[in-house]
Amino acid sequence: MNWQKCREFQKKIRDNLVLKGGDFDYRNLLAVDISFKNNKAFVAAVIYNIKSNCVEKKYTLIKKNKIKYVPTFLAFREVPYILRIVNKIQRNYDIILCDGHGIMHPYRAGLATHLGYLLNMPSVGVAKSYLCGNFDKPGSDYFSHENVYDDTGNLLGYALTNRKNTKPVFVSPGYKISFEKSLKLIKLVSGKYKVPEPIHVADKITKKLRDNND
DNA sequence: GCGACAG
DNA sequence: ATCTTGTCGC
Repeated sequence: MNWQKCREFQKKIRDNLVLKGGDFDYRNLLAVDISFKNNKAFVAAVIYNIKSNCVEKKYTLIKKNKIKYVPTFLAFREVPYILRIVNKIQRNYDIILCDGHGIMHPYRAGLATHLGYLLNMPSVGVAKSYLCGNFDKPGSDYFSHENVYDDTGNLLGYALTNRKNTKPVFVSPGYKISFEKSLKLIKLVSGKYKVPEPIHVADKITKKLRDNND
């Protein structure tokens, strides 16, 4: 991997961000996640109905993996597999939900943003842990949240308590959606675990795939 | 030089 | 992410 070139691409994404849109008549969402083991990538995509909070369809894919994880370059490891599985799926969804940051990234080019940019469609990122930004610790109540800012005071997203007595998750717009709509959407598909229901489902699928493979 | 660093 | 036991809170 040429990380210099990758960084340049992230800067290109940053300079072409679209943080507007996200009309709220969404019907379906696509959640994607990947597990890794023995140089293999176990990929899952879930079509989730936002209105009824139901999983409509599940897709899986297993591919060889040679790409290593390097901090701030997660998208370059995961996007190739996500694109492969996305190309197998009928485009009957309005937005993509990723297990990773959106613009809450040193170059505003986290996984969700990177993917939304390439597919030219709305996306939102939800990460389980911190990457960058300044914020006050949110309260322990369900849906309690605090803004996350960069060093110059620009809003990056939110630290959201999505489950009581648990570390917050980090919500940020990916592409073609506003901050407010991003947060609203995540609350809508919150579910009962730390990560939003669609991601939780996708994660379980990838781990089952992984464990049934060896 | 030092520390931080999604999955 | 993966590896892995006990343990705390609802």
